[in-house]
Amino acid sequence: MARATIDDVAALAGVSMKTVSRVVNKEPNVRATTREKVESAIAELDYRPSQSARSLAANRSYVLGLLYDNPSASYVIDVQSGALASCRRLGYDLLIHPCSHESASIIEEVLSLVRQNRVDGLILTPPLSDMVELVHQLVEAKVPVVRLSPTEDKKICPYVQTNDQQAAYEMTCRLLDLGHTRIGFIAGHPDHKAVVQRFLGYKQALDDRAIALDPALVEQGYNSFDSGSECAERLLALADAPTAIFAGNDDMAAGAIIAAHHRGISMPAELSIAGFDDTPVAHQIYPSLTTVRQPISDMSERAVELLLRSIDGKPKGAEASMDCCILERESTGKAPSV
Amino acid sequence: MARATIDDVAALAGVSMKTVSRVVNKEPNVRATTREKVESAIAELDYRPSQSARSLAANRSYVLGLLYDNPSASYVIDVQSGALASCRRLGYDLLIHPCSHESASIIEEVLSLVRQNRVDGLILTPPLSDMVELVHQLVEAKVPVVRLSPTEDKKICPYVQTNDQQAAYEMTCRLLDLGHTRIGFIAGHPDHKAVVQRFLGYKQALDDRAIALDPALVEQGYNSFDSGSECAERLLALADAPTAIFAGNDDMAAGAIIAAHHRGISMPAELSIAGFDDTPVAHQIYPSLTTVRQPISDMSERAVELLLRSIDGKPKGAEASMDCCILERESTGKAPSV
DNA sequence: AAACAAACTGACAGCGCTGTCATCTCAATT
DNA sequence: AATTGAGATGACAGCGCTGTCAGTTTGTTT
Repeated sequence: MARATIDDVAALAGVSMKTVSRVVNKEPNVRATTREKVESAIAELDYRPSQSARSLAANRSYVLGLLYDNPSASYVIDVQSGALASCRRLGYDLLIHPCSHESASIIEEVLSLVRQNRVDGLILTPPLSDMVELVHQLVEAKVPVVRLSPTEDKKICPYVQTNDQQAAYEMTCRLLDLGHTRIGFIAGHPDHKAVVQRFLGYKQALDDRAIALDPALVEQGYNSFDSGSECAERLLALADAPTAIFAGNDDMAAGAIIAAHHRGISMPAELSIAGFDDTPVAHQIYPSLTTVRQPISDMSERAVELLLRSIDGKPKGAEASMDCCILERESTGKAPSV
Repeated sequence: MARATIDDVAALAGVSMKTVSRVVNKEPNVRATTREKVESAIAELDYRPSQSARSLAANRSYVLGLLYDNPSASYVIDVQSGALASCRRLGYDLLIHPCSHESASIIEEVLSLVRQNRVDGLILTPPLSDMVELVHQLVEAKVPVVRLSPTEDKKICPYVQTNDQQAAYEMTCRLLDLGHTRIGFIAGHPDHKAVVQRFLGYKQALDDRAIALDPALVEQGYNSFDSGSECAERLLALADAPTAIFAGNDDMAAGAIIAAHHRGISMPAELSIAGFDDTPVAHQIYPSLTTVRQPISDMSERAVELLLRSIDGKPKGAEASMDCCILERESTGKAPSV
């Protein structure tokens, strides 16, 4: 027995195909009694609309694309789960599309997704969302896009951001309050705008407390565990080593903790370490990591809502800001000499 | 300027629509010169076939579904990346579908995906792949399925597995070779068949070396970091505590390491710990974790190939087995008294 | 050179929906 | 009772492809 089509339902309910379509799509202007007839016919035949047929007829795929190029599994999973939550609620599917932001053909690759009618819109996550050229080309091609990034060009497309700079500022202040004056910073990947903002927060806090930024205390990392470990190595080898290290993300902070372990430094007694992101590793290491939690899945959930609004032609320029919160764990404590 | 359709290409190339379709789908029986004409017309018009139109006409979505219910981000990401690699190569898209294996309506939910023509086939990962009822219903509904699980019913549908039992056996032997005789085991979630097999490997190794299995040394965990930490707590509180702990997965092993840290036990000098999976945390903790690496993304890559073969009506009952390898890191060493 | 098979190509009818627009219904108004 | 118009419904033409099958060309055989 073949699957029921919209015609079967229409015949059984004694209405036209179009009315069934109205009911299925929750369109207005259907009499309540008619709606019920149709609904019971749908139930009786166990009818499910064919996704491909509606896509073709309506000229939209009911699929959103999630683009990312991020080595952190937990970040990606969080983004996915938020986006999926919205998608399910709103009747959309989600196509995940990891890709390399360094690939020369990335713009072509992404446009191709849209040109084939595979997706109705795109969510860009860092660092892709920070690629000006990519965003511009997509906007120009009239592809609905939402960015998960802080932004200056507020008008160009909807976006969702967190106040990374503010959170990093607060974290730095906490370390200062604990008596640390020499606080090392392991900076994240320069292409990743949100991570760069964390450095600005650190700088600003030092500035506000009238502590000169010692360039020797700032190391350039690349978001990875290994880079964090190498940077910490250098910081700890300094004659006048820092008593606290603030890393631009948790992976690098975890690397710093390992480097300290290997030097036999006890934490937090001799050294405090703070991270950013609250990835799972943050509470799986010893000592557990003081860090900043971002509402990643809330952000992507919101991003999908903005994206659908944009697809449905609602006002552009929508935006959303969300707050981070600091999680104090075992890895931070009073400065040694205090 | 609207997007080019297959008719535009046909007109420009001076052939019929159908011939363009043949070229696009790489069907045989097209003369080389014709193919070239068509290809250059495609290039000139920058033509991309509409996914929805081909889905409707061909009655397949060119999308596969990946079902999972696994709290480990790194596992999920690995599975995704392998599956995506195959999908891209073979012209398919991948729909990710996290779901709860404890949900009462899961079968309904999954069947609905297929009934709507959203996916042409499904990849089931543990623990969903171990749900006999679910698998049976899908097979009965003639849904192409591949399981990422060890299996007894070899005939029922294609599957890809690893030799978890063998790897756990070997790991246990290594610990025995290091002089450990009291080896604790933290068992994984009983619903997760592959993890259960690891326990069998442990038992078998003890058996082969004529060491009686002490039930006090076996704790029941649930795959999570916290459960591992609690189990280790109990093992280490034993009057006659083990000198080594083998956990059914890395998260639990990481929990065990933290528990040991909190007791001030030094590893590996006083206690060896081994895990299974080689998740990122394995080399981000201190001491870094001796574990077993599974070719997860290779497995899911292979699974997609088997699935497409099954969709295309090729011989059923296909299977694939892949090997694990042991990674010796800092967390294991000689037994203390040796 | 005729006969035949194999390779190649095209005409056409849908696939199962949605958008458009015309039509119909019926309560509210005059 | 006639008029009106918003609300409710339906007829119909595609959306852009693929499958089927018939027709045409080419190469091979005797």
